[in-house]
Amino acid sequence: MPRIPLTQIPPTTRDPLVVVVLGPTASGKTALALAIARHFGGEIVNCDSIAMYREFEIGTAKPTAAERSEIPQHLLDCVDPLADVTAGEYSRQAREILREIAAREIASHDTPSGDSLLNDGLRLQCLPIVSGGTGLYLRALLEGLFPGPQRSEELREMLRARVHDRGAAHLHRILRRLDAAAAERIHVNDVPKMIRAIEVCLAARRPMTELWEQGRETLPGFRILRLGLNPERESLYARINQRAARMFDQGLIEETKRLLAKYGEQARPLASLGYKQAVQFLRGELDRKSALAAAQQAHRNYAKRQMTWFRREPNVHWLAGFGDDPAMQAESIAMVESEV
RNA sequence: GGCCAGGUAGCUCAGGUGGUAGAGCGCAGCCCUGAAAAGGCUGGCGUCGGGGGUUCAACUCCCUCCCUGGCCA
Repeated sequence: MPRIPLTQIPPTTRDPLVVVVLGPTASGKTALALAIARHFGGEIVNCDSIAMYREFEIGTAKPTAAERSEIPQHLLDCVDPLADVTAGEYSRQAREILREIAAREIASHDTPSGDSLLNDGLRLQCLPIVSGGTGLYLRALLEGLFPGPQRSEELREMLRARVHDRGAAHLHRILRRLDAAAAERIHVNDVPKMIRAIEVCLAARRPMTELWEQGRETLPGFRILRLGLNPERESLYARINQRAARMFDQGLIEETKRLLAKYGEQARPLASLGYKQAVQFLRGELDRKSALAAAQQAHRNYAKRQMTWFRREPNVHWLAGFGDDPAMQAESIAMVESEV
């Protein structure tokens, strides 16, 4: 496909559009993103931290092979299971991809429906659709992070050892000395956030909250349409339970066994929803039934945290249903059309 | 039928020389600036199995009934 460098786009052209599909796990984000992509000739940018890992299939509910060959997918299935993804790395890569997609022209025959995204009458814009439930990554992509140092594994190891030997309060005292304002905001028991804050202070040789004052670099050059899925909670929980059960039936345990043998327990995604419980089953800590129940519980708890996070996301057009519901898809397509 | 253990929050269970109870999980609300499918904070919740008795006061002691589990017949 031909690429148009950003510099060649006439200055009169409005900023390109990016559609963001957010919502709790199992609310149908993938189905909705696919429907929009089909209708407008779009490409999907994954915003789900675990779906980025290769070989983790059943437990991540990735789009099917057929769906992947039908609609281009980005930042999906692209990271080695032993690698560590970070919000910053995600943000950089996703921004790059967004620019590439939006700068891409599509021929009208690329859209099966015959509709196309007409941008200012000059060119047909390929529509980027960001879809996923990792709130921090989405914020890192759209609003940016503060300009801070990357993580240091050795330092983290040391700090974790400190917590083990002397308790979390000790770590909090260290943080208070380095950055009192940060210590004020981070609870004594919130070890990962304390570790990050200390790491930043030490690496930058300045208090983290001082670095925050430099602000964030928001995503430039795009108009953003946020579509949020907000199905009724009881139905969502029921669907989560069903989906987790289906994952177990479809071989989540076998997949986990394979991945465990191949990569060992250190592979980070093995600690994620469903995989964690499958590992516990394989170790004999839980029987199959309890492992499934625990996985369902973990998914429900996660969904609730996601809803809290997304509720305060600005300018979201909320849809009261599931993303595979044709009514929600029609409403979304109408929303996108009105924004073009 | 007899003996034993038990019946306390939605669930699993703790507790008390008599002064109307508590933890984990769930549930709900919230936080989040490179591990985020992670991590953390806050909150309501009970006719303490039913009925009777003793007592200023019973969830706690006594009687009785019901239910559950185990053992014995």
